Amino acid sequence: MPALISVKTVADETIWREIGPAISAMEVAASGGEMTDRLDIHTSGIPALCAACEARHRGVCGALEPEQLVALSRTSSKQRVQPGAELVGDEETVDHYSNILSGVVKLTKTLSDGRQQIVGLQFAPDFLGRPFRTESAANAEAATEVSLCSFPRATIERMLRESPQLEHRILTQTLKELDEARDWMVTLGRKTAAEKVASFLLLIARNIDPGRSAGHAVSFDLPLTRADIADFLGLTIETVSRQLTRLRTDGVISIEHNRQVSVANLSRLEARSGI
Amino acid sequence: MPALISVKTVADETIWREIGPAISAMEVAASGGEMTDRLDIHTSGIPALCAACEARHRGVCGALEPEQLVALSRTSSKQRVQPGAELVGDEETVDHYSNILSGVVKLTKTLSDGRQQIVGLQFAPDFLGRPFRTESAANAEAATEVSLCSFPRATIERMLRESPQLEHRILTQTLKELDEARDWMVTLGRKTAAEKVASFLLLIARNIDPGRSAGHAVSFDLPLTRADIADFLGLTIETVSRQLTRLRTDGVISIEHNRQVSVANLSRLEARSGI
DNA sequence: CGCTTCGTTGAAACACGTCAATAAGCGTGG
DNA sequence: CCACGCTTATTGACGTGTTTCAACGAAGCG
Repeated sequence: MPALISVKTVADETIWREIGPAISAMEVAASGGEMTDRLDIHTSGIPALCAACEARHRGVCGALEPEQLVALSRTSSKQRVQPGAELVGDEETVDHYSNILSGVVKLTKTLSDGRQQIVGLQFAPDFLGRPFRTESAANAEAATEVSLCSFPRATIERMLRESPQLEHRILTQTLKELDEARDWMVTLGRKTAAEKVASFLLLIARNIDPGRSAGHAVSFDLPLTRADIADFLGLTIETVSRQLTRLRTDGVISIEHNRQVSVANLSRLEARSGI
Repeated sequence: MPALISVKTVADETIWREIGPAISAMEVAASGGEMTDRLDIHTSGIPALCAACEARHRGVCGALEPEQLVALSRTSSKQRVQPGAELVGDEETVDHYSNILSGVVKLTKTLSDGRQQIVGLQFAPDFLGRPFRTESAANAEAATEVSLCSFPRATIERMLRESPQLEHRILTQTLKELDEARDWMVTLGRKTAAEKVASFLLLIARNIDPGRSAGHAVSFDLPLTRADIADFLGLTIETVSRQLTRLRTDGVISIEHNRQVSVANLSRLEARSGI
C-alpha cells in the first residue's frame, strides 16, 4: 500500500512534532492575538485557548477545574492536519492524546491481505486516543481536514490519576462509542446494501447537524470518499455508487460535485434505513 | 415471536425476584454451609460468598475493599437461569446489575422486521448491565445455563460514586468490550462465511480455555445454537451449517452431538480465520 | 495538455440466501 | 420400550444481491 506509506510520512513530519502552546490563526483573531495561556477575565480563570473550545463544554475538558485547564493548556498544542494523515499508528506507542476540534477521524482495521474496515468515526469534540491500552487497537486517520488540540500522554495520565471526573468523562465517551459500535454491527451484519447506504447518510446528517428532527431538509458535505464509505459499510465502491445513484434517481437525495448531499426529507431516508 | 414471549415470562418469574443473600448448593459445600456473610479468617474479612468467586479477582469486585465487599454481599443474590432467559430487557429500566459467574450471555439487537444480530458475548467474570445508560441498549439473554451474582442498581451506583477504583474497573471492561466489538465489525464487514465461522470457533475456544497457545488441541461445547451463531456472524443457519461441515470434512474440526467440537490444531483454524 | 485520482455504469460470475425435504436429537407419555 | 411431536441441524436445488472485471467520464493538478 504505497499510498499509506506516504501518508505516514506526512504524519511523522507534520503532526506529532512538539510545537508548544500554539494557537491557530482563527483562534488568535478571536482572542486578540495573545499567544500565551493568559487568563481571560470574563471566563474566570479559563485559558484563552480554551474559552471558545467546544471540548470544554461537551468534551473531556469539561471535567477539569480551571487550574487543571491552565496546566493542561500549557503543554497542549493545536494542530491542523490534511485528509489522509495518520494520527495514531496501528502498533505504535501512543505518546499523545487529542481532542478533535473539527473534522472527521476514521478508525480503521486491516486484515493481513489488505481488506479494510472502518470501525468508528469520530467527530468534534471527541477525545482521541486509547487510555490503558490493552491488546487490539485501530488505526486513526484524518478523513477530512482535521484540527486537533493535543496533549502529551504523561500529562493526561497524571490528570487521570488525580481526577476521577476526567476518568468519568472518558468512561462516558467509551460507553457512547460502544453503543455506536454495536449499532453499526447490526448494520454490517443484517442490513442490505441499500439500507447500509441510507443508514450511513443518516449517521452523517445527524452528526453534522445534530438536533434535526425527522421531516426536515438537510444538506451537508460527505466527509468520506466512496472508498471510505465502502470500508465503513462492508461493501465495494461500486455497490456504494450504485445505491447512491438509486437514492438519487428515486428523488430521496441529490448530489452535487460528488460530495455535496441534500436530503429533502430525512424521514424518507429513515424509511430506507431498515430501522 | 411467541418463543421470546414465553422466555420473557420465565425471566420475570424466576430471575429478578429478590431472594436476599443466597448461596448456591455448590458454594454452600465449599464454604461449610454458612448462609450468612460471615468473615473467613483465612481471607481477612472477605465474605464467604465471595471467597471462591472469580469476579473478586478478575472481575469488578476486585476493586472493592473488604468492607465494601461485605456491604455489597449483604444485598447480593446468586441466581441460576436457564438458556433463553431474558436478563435485561431492551427498553426496560434496569434495576439490577450482575456478575456472570458461569455460562455465556448474548447481547442482541433486533430490527423492526425481526432481523437479529448478536452484538456481544459475555463470559465469566464479566459485569453485566449498563451504568449511566444513554440512548441505545441491547437485549441480554442467557445463551447457556448461566449463574449470576446480582445486586440492586442503587447499591452499585452508590459504590460507583464512592469508589473511583470501581469505576476504573468498569472503564477497563468497557474498553475491552469496545475492542471486541470493533474486532467483530471487521469479521462482519469484511470476512467470508468460511472465515466468519472459523473466527467464531476461535473466539469460543479462546474464551472457554484461555491460555491455550496455537498448535494445541482443544475441545469444547458450543455455547450457541446454529441460529445464535448465524445471528452472531450475520449469516443464515444453513450457511453456518455448511461451513461447519466443510471444516469437518476437511479434518479441521470434529463435531459430536451437534455441540461438542474438537479442534486438533488451533493454528489450522487460525489459518482459515482470515487474520 | 496529459496524468492521476475519483466516481459511475455495464456485463458476467459467484457467494450466500431462500425454499424445501429429510434427518437427528430430545423430552413426553402411552 | 417405542411412538409421537417438537425443535434443531443437515443437505440439495435454485434464485439473487453483491462482487468482480472492465470501460469510461469527470475533476483536480502539475
